[in-house]
Amino acid sequence: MELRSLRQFLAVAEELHFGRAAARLHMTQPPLTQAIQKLEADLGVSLFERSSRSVALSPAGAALLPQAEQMLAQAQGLSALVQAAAKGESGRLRLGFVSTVGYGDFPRWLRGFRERYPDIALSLREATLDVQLPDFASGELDAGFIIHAPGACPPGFERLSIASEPMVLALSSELVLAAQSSVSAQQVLALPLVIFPRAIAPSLFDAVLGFYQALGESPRIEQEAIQMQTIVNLVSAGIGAAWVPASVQAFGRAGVSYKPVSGAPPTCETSLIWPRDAAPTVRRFVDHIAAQIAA
Amino acid sequence: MELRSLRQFLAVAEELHFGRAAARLHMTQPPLTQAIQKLEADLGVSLFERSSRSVALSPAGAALLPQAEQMLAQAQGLSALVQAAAKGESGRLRLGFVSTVGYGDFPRWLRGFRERYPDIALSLREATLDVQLPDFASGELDAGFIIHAPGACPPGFERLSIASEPMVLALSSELVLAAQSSVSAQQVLALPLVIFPRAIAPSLFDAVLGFYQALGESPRIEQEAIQMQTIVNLVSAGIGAAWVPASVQAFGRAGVSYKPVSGAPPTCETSLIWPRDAAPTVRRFVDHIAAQIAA
DNA sequence: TAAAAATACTCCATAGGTATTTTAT
DNA sequence: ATAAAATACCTATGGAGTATTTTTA
Repeated sequence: MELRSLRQFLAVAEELHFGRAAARLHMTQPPLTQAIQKLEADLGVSLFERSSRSVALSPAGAALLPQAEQMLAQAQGLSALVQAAAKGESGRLRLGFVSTVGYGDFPRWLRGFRERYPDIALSLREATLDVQLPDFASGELDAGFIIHAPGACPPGFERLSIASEPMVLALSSELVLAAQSSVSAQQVLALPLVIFPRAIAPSLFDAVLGFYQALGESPRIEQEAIQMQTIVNLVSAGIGAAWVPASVQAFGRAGVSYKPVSGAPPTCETSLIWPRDAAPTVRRFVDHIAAQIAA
Repeated sequence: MELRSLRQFLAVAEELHFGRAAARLHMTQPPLTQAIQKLEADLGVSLFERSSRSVALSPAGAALLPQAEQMLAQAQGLSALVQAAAKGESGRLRLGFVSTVGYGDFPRWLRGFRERYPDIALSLREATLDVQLPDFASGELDAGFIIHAPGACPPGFERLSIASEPMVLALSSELVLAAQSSVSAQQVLALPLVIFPRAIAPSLFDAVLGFYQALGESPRIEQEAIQMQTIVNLVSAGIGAAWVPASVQAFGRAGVSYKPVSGAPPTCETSLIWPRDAAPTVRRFVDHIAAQIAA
């Protein structure tokens, strides 16, 4: 069974005349007759009822006609389909993201991307970098938003910086410090910390650690927690203070005050990362996000 | 675009190895490599990312894979599909029928046919013979149930007799005749008639007419009507009496009495008719009905 | 260096062309 | 008598084979 046969069948079925059908196929009548005979033999049925004066579809031919039309149309569309896929205009994109990016412009960017590339199926997964990396390795993830120490980038990945910002101190509103407009480095040293485990985001952890080391001190880690939401809740409960990206202030929380720290507070960077050999859908996404940032 | 190319693509996509794919296709590796190159050129994309050590699907290839699978499966199924159509086990069947057959075994037969041939799409149209004939001529009808004078058959049609029965007289229950168990021919002559127009069913009309002519008389036609239901309603309203097939008694009507007529009352026959060159679905239907009658 | 894909060429199967015959209106 | 499908036979394109080279893990 070849599509050529179906094209020939379709021409004859529509013209109901071997001569005209052959002309339409840019061939002559005898080989067309033979081709149809061969198709009939292949399928084990007669497709036309013919006399020397007329050609009509047989019941089998009538059954084949819509199928042939459909298959030929599908074949026709294949080229456009695969080219769209090659250009990254269709396919799928599996995104990882850390919880904090969910609050900024990210949702709006996603919506814009969906509208511009409706044939790309998006799937989202909230995950920290340490969870994303194995997923990248096993090919289950195409790109991810992460928060990390400035300039860092996992090996084998490319990176697009979304935002770079100082970290601020989140502390319980009940502390006297909360009345000040800012906090000094010395005051920070005295506060017990709620912080994400080093295993989760080593570069960011080290950036915070660096702040203390620059002052010849070590942080007093009271509690470890992973989700930003959890950390803020623990701060609210008075367990300790926490370094958080300045943008986290935007989604406040009753009982928590955010204070800039004077001197040289640690900074962090939000980036989109993707494997160096990523598929074109990923490039489309990166380009789209880059354009959004520029705008 | 030929299915051969898709088969080759599918083999490589599944094996991810040109050598093994070639073996599966019962060919050697070099022409397969060339065939894939040609397919890629046709589609204007690269379908595989290959090195001398590994073959992987490109995004375009990933997009093509499900399409190729679907088209090849469809091509696979074509043979069975058209053979079923050729044997009359799939397709469509457009049936005409006169209202009276709707009351007998006809609905049960139809249900049985539907169950046995679920791939034949049935469509039904209630129509008298004079309406059915042009539909047959224009190819809009495949077979029809009609009531006609015994033995008659339109030219170019084949016929399967369903039932042959005498006609009985339907008359208003208020007439004194209605008290008798039967009516004599002489008594019939006096009654005004409600009858279908000759144009609708000439053979049947003539059969009724023959009853009167055999007695040297003519019927007194009070009113013409087409639908059997209408005729019975008019009888009930006292407009006149009517000759109806004996089977019509089964669906009675308040105010109407059915009486056998002594002597030689007109008879009528219910038949299934179909054009002599009918499609196999029609043969299936005829055979099915014939088997039902025999049972 | 070895496994696998890519090239270079050769061949033949078959799609298609030309000439003619058959058939049915 | 004629239009159109079928048959017979021929040609040549391109799909597949064999031998070899190139590539990279």
